[in-house]
Amino acid sequence: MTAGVGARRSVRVSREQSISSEESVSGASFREIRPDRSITEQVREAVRSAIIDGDLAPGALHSVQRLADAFGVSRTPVREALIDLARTGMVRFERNRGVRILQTSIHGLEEILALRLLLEVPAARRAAQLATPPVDRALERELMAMATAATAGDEPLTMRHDRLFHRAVNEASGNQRLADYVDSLRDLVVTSGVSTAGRSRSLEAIVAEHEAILAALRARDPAAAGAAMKAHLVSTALLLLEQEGGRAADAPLVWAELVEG
Amino acid sequence: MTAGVGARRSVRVSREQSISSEESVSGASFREIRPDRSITEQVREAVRSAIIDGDLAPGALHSVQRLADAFGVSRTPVREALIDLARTGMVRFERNRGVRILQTSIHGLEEILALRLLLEVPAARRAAQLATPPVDRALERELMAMATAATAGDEPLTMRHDRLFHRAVNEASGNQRLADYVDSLRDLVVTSGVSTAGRSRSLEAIVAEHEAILAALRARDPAAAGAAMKAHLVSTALLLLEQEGGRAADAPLVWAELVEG
DNA sequence: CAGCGGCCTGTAGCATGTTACATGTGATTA
DNA sequence: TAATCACATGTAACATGCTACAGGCCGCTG
Repeated sequence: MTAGVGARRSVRVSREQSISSEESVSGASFREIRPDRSITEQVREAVRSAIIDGDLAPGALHSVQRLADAFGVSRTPVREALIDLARTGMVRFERNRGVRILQTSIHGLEEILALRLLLEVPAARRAAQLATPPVDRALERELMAMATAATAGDEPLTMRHDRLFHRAVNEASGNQRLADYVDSLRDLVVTSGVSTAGRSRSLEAIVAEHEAILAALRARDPAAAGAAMKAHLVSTALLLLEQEGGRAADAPLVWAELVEG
Repeated sequence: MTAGVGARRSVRVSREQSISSEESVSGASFREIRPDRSITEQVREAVRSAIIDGDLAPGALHSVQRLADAFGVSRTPVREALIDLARTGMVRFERNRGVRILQTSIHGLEEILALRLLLEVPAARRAAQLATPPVDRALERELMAMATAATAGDEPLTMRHDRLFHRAVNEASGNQRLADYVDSLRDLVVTSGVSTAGRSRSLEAIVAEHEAILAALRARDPAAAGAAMKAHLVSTALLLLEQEGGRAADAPLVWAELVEG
């Protein structure tokens, strides 16, 4: 126990006892029952959520010890969780200094958006070939929840359902690994700071783009599904890059030309 | 820059193995000098190589303690290295039982090959747009080394240069993250057990396919580069699936139709 | 006043101790 | 013989101890 107990708690990750208590994540079905998730897993998800939600600011330097104290566990599971996150690029260990919360650079953002284009557009086409009524219904549910959240101006909730919608589409393609990887890519993009200007309008525009995707999937029209997904991702890319870098870099557009002829 | 800091233990694998032996290291420098890599990193690379080369058999169950003893280090860096490998899917922790070396299933293989198609074909097209003479020369070097190894019947060495060739192409696309991910996907596919029957012939066929890719890149012909890469990956997919599953699953072919129109 | 150099604190990295549990084994019993 | 169960063994998961080092602080020196 190092001194400085009174150090201000810059990490207000969650309630003190949240680790040992059950998380009641609202909404979607659990893919697997994990009654006794390991502490490491719980810490990993907590830190991941904290970064995504902006509770852990990009660029900030933390220590395993302080994070462990905040969670009420020892250093080991925290370190192991961070190793996991470091591999995906969300954090970086700096020897004898701490753990840096990483901010995806403009170039990194371009790379990520290009990867999403390359993967999700074909996945949407494939999903249109494989979709079944249950898949339709699941997508409809997510889209409705997204629309409700968007009209309410609840941006985090909208983004959460946006994520679940994309995951459902990607899983419907039959390639689970693709879905997982795309999901991990999304962790690297900070979405919490979306510009306040014209926020509700862009949120509703996003919902409209998803409606187009769903319509194409329901019609079992691969070409339309791919086109709709491509349009959506390009739109998203432009929005993010404009917001992040002032001037939009056009790298993702170049990649967009490479996908789907 | 005091070099010998304290006791720097050497990581030694039980099987004497010249993983990173310096054949043909000439010219191509390492991307980064790491004079004092951490023990965890060294163990991770050693285990990764051991799995790829088949020294750690798929399906086998090991313990962190025994691996640590074999490497002459404590359990901690071994465990941390394995956590890293577990995230990529090479191993899996089984509570109170050990660490399982995973064998990629047929379905998993299909997923991986589909991902490679979706990523590497556009990457080849993009690389054809961006390639420069130095890139040409690097690819030529790898291809020559690959051809030499193939005619000598040295399959592991051939595969090593095959990997470097693909990495060079993918990096030439300008998307480093794409290159890294494809590289990690390759770790999951056991290549060491390629069928002995007609081995040299298929090795030379592979070299020919790479020659086509290189020719298209040198000609700065994106369409041809994409087509050549696609043909090569489809060929590889058929070879691997036939070998692995007896009957070839056609899932990657379905995905192949989705890429590049 | 400015430059400098040693001390002090906090940290990651690594080693080791502790705990709960899954599984095999062999004695015990019907 | 066959089924059962207490126990020994080995393990991951977690907690804690230890060490070298990076970087700031502060007094010292010119």
